[in-house]
Amino acid sequence: MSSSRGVIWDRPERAARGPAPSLSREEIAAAAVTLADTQGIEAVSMRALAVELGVGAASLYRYIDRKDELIDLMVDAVMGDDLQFEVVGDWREDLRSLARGLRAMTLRHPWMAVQGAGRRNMGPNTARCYEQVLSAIDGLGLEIDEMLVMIETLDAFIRGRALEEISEQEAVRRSGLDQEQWMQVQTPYIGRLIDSGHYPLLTRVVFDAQAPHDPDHLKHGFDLGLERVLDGLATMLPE
Amino acid sequence: MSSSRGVIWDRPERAARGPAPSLSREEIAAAAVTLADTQGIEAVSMRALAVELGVGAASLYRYIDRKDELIDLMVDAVMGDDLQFEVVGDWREDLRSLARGLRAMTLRHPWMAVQGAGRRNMGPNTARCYEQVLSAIDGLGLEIDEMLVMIETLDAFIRGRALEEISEQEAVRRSGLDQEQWMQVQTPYIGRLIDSGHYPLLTRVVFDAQAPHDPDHLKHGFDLGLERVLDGLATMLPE
DNA sequence: TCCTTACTGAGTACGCCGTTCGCAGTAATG
DNA sequence: CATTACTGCGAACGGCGTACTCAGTAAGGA
Repeated sequence: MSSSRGVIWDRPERAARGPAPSLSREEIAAAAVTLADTQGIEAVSMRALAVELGVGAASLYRYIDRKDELIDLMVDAVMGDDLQFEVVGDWREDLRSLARGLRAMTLRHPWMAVQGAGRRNMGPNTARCYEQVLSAIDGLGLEIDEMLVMIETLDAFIRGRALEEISEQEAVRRSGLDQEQWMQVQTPYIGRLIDSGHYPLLTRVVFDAQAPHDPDHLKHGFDLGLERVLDGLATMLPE
Repeated sequence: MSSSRGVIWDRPERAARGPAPSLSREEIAAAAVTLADTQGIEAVSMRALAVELGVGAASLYRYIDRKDELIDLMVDAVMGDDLQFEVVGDWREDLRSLARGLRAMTLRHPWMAVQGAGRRNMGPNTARCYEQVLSAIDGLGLEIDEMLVMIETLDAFIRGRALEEISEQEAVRRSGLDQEQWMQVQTPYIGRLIDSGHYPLLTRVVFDAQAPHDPDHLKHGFDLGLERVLDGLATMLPE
């Protein structure tokens, strides 16, 4: 089953014989990323993508074996083009920069939160980023296993946060309602929960919490949590 | 658009008039959860679920407005039936227990990592859990906003870890290959990366890291990271 | 009691989806 | 210049979410 011809990154982009392909992996990935960013990942169908590229749907299978590989291409393209962070030599500053860069990237490409998870199939750009991140915490006296724990922990926080931040706005988008209409649909139910009296702390969240009134509360929550995670990671360093 | 009749939890399960429904939300959710656990979330189609329940596919729309609501039902059912944790009064112990409970739950229901993200549509069981978790860190002298940061940070770590842990095994499952075959497909590419000499730290990960040889390395990585996150959260507490 | 009303179950159909097959056209190889 | 190995892609298959429609049924009000 699944007559795979190996990992896509190991297959040459251009065949030795025959006519030149009219598309490149880069073009395909770029078009798919644009589609996913503007219409949502579920709008990235082979047919829609083919229309966008001005080719027949079946033609795309000359470039990828299955849709999963298209996703791999998209993820790696974004990791190459849209992830910005600085490595200045201070581990904490560098990891903070990485975290903010990853969050910003994920907000620009919400589907990355899910599709970019796991090393699965580490494309060249992803590998380069990984290497760079490791270099940011190299030379601190940590074993490689400890370095992995550090990075995986930070990455889990970032991806988990991004997933939370995005899932609501995605739910709103999919429903076809705007934010306000959506809130109005939710309100009566939340009100009933509160009125039941069984949720005193949830009630405090609804009535007393300041955060929801701050338009930047997601960013602030991220930054606050990030510093706590960095505090925790700091305890791993020797002396 | 989207002629919603409100949140599903606000609609009565049984209508005032007419014949009794032959199914309950509970039955539907349970069947869908079983299907998702055994065949993967993508196998949960209205048709397949209807077959499982012995009804016609269109009949399910008497119980839910759209498939999204089925997912909401599934998530809340699992939150009610499969999440176990203890609250003994020590915040750190309680959050540790919660974290392990959430991880275990997510490993039993891998689709929960993604589908359970965001509060979106907080079902009754989810609300009860949320309340319980808040109670575990109530009375520590924290503002409600600080409590939210704590919980959201911990939850982000747990969900992010779960997503990473699961995404590889899901990729393997979807490919139809077993773990070993899958590794064999990946190996030549990873070898080429290493041989290029451009990835010295990745090379160290492949050759020097002990973790991958430990069958429990995912659990250990989780536990190690969890303690670091808890260390970080501890710095939020007064005095 | 019985008609009205409002529901339930579900067959059918529509327009999507990922993917395969087969075939005509084309460029490099020997 | 024949052979070979590719490219683009129309057509088709099976499966998807879901809207429509209609016969059957149970509770409410007369």
